[in-house]
Amino acid sequence: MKNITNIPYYLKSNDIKPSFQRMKIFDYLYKNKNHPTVEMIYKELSGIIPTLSKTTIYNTLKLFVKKNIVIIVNIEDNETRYDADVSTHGHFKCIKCKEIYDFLFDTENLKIQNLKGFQKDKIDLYIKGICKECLFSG
Amino acid sequence: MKNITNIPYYLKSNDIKPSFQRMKIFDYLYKNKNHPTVEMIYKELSGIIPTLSKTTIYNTLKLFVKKNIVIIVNIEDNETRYDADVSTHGHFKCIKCKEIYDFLFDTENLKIQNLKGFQKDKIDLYIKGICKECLFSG
DNA sequence: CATTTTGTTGTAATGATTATATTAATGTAA
DNA sequence: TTACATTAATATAATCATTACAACAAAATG
Ligand SMILES: [Mn+2]
Ligand SMILES: [Mn+2]
Ligand SMILES: [Zn+2]
Ligand SMILES: [Zn+2]
Repeated sequence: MKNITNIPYYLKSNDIKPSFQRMKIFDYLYKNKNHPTVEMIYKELSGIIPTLSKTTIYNTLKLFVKKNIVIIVNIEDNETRYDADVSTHGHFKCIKCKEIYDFLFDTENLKIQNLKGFQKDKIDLYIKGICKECLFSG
Repeated sequence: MKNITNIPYYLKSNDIKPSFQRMKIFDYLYKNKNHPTVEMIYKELSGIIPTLSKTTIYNTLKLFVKKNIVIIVNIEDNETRYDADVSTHGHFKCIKCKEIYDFLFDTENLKIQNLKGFQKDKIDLYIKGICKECLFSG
């Protein structure tokens, strides 16, 4: 994924005013590539910013998604996760250790039938199974 | 998708006791290939079965998913949809008309990197964009 | 038949998300 | 600078989907 050295500048260049909270939330997403939930972000950042509210996290993430600097990872139907890596990539979730792995796939050679003449804007590929670690250990 | 002529038999052969409610819910899913939400099923069937409760629909769908005769379609993060077609296929959602289309794709030639040695059990491919109809009309 | 198991339902609880209203911070025109 | 307007952050309350639980009904068992 893209290397971002200056978060306030990155936000500004995407038409987002870089408030303290917004910078911290983006920083968390960028540093931790763990596809966190709102709850995880809240748990972590409320230690640093005691006044931070979940509403602000929801507002901020909604804004980030609208401005295309964050994507929603919807691999599980009961939890919404977020990802600062907006490049096209897939997500694998291990049903044993619950870890989410990124992977790359070839969109060019993806053979799709029945969608001739359709405009394809966004493609999400989710795979579930058991990761290499868990296959060996368990 | 598979042609099912005898729903009670199909349920029985999948280790599900074919109660009236279960048969009606499966029948709805099988006849309407519209990937309905619980709400849609409830609206439709409560006209036929006035005593039907949403809890029963939730229970029934959870059972169907467990027994692998129904899959969850999770293309939108704020609504869970259900599909009686359990064969491997992808889902396209038109952002204009909101319609969900099925499509086929070639899993064999799907080039995936970074997942060597991972056991892949379930693959979900979601595409969003604008359908052919909406491209022409609008 | 009596007893146990399974299925259905209504109500209440939970938990994630959103709406609303208030307050704080920032920007800008005199 | 002050005064006013805009944007951001917050707390609280509301909503909505889903689940838990308990009561009741149906069916299976023997
Ligand atoms: Mn990712
Ligand atoms: Mn389908
Ligand atoms: Zn694992
Ligand atoms: Zn359309």
